[in-house]
Amino acid sequence: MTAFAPDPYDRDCPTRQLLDRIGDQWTVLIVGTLGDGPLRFTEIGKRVAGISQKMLTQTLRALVRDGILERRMYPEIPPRVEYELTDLGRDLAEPLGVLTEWATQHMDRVARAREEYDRAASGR
Amino acid sequence: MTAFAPDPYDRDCPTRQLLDRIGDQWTVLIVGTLGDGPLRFTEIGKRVAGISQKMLTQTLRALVRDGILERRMYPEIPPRVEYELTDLGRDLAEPLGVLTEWATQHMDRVARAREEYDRAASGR
DNA sequence: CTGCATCCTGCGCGATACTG
DNA sequence: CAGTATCGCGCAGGATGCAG
Repeated sequence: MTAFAPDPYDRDCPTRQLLDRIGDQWTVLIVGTLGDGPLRFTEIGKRVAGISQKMLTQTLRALVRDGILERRMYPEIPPRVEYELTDLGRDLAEPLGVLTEWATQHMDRVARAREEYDRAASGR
Repeated sequence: MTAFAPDPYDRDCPTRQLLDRIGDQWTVLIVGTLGDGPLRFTEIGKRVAGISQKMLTQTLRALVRDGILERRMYPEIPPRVEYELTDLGRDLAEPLGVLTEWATQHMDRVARAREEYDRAASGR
């Protein structure tokens, strides 16, 4: 029996769409970071080190568009903008948390598997 | 308190590595497909429609290297090769299943959020 | 501070052709 | 059938500069 969704082969199936979204790693990292609560633009950028300003802007906008994040703008001088998970976003954070937990628990095994594989391959 | 792993900002942290892996959607789709049991190379290609032979080969090799899949070769004429989830792979399939389930349940809300967002944006 | 526009480069990936 | 090898393009994404 199939462990997964109907046909992930249909370009329009939800699974595909979600994968496209979490495909860029930034989505997952940002959602994870915001699990603590709302954060300002710059603050997110500092937490998710390595992300370019362009990708940050881009990813944030996409997430707001998807209803995962809410953007709250305070028309002050200087302007302040905060991003926060919506209910939907918090809901998504949960399965993502399961995944990251899996990662932290098993990635050492993956690392060992890689070493072994590479050693075997080079030895040939 | 942080909902996620230590620092996803470290390029070497397990979370990052996993994300890189599931980043290419093919990984998730292939692991999902193999949840039913072992499959032949060509069979996987047919199930995961849209994947090029190159990406199929590439992804399969990467997954074998990571110890997620096992490659079983039968030296017959014509040659037959089967891929199967390892214990580790089956273990990964579970959290992935949770994610895809989330997708099937909530992607309609995402779709609506997008429409609304686009409508508001274009109306301006 | 929080963006948006532009330019530019690398390389991911598809297409194609060839082997055992 | 199950791959490897090679070429070529498209576009994701980094760097830089400007705006409100």
